[in-house]
Amino acid sequence: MSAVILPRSKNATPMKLVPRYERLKQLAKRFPELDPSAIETCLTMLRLSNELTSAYEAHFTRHGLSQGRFVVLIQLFIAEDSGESLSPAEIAELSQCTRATMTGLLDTLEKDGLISRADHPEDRRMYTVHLTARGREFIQGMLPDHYRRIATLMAPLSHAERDTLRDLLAKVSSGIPALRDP
Amino acid sequence: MSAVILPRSKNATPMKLVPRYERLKQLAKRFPELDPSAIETCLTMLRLSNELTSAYEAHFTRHGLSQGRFVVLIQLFIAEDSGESLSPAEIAELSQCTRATMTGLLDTLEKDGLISRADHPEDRRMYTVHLTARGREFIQGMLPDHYRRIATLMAPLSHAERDTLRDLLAKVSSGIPALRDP
DNA sequence: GCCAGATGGTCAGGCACCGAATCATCTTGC
DNA sequence: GCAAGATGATTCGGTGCCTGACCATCTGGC
Repeated sequence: MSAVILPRSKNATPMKLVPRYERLKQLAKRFPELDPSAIETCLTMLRLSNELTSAYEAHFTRHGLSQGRFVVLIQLFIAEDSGESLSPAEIAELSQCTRATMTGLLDTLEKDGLISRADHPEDRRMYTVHLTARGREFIQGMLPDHYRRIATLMAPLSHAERDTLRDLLAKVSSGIPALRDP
Repeated sequence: MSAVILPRSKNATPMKLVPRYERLKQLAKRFPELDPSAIETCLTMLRLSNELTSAYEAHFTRHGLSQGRFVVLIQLFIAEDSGESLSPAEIAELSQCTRATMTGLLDTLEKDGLISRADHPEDRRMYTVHLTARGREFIQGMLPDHYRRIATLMAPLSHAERDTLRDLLAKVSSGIPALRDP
């Protein structure tokens, strides 16, 4: 279970929101459960979340990919680098999507000639997935631009700030069960 | 243009990713553009982004809503609170979705009896949207749970940490054009 | 006044994902 | 060695959102 991969999320159903602090305080009078600083921070995150996801998608579109397709390619690229081969279920696990979704991704990647499916030597229920020569060239060709853009995206933050950010995000992450739970 | 609203994002196409630091350093030898700390931070954000979006959606599903439908209701709730009324295009603008999407959201909300459409007094191209009594009760009924959950989500962070987090997110936001641009 | 362009709502078509059901194959316990 | 259950891939139907094209209505300059 390695990975250098990407995201998941069903429908980025989202919408942006512009918190209005005085509005929140006004509403807080009627709803004592409302914590203005929590809402403001949460909304800021959701907004960035959507901006980032949509910019990411635009970036991949420029290369003729979607985020999902990119993740599959990079997973294969990394795995083959270590001489491993992957099954659809393994890629789905690494990419955090369902096997049903993976079937669809692989179908279009195969149609585009970027990957191929080969019989699994031991288990006839599965097969293994491989980059074609064209697929390998393709991903190698786009990685420099990809990495350069991410470096630029994060350039406004110092290394110390990046560390702090990851810490804070981890704390938010620890609170997420509160949203789903009961 | 007020707001206390929500997200947007076309396809939450995403997938989670588990950065493997040594893997990154290995790849960095082949791709000098790769900045491991930038990638790690970016992947952490994307992962949280997806977790958060999907937990948010699960939360709304429990109340029989989607994020989009919730945003419409809360916008109407806030607007009517100030005695204003909104047109579909205004709600779309506030919610950061297209007018076409708003048509669909309003259709289902109207079918569920939560909102109603009324002729616009001056412009026959448009109409105004209003919460029904049922719609108002409904949103009031769910807001305490909603606000309580967000407060719990953010509970792991102190107020100072929340301020820091918002600052850092704003810096990331400023780098986003690098993803889309050329 | 009147027509060109702006603006508002809708429709059709598409995309990316999911869950549940299905079918094939493997594995276990006996 | 053989059923019962586990596991893998696929298909089908559904959701939520998008873009682009459409028609209706309003507005401004002449």
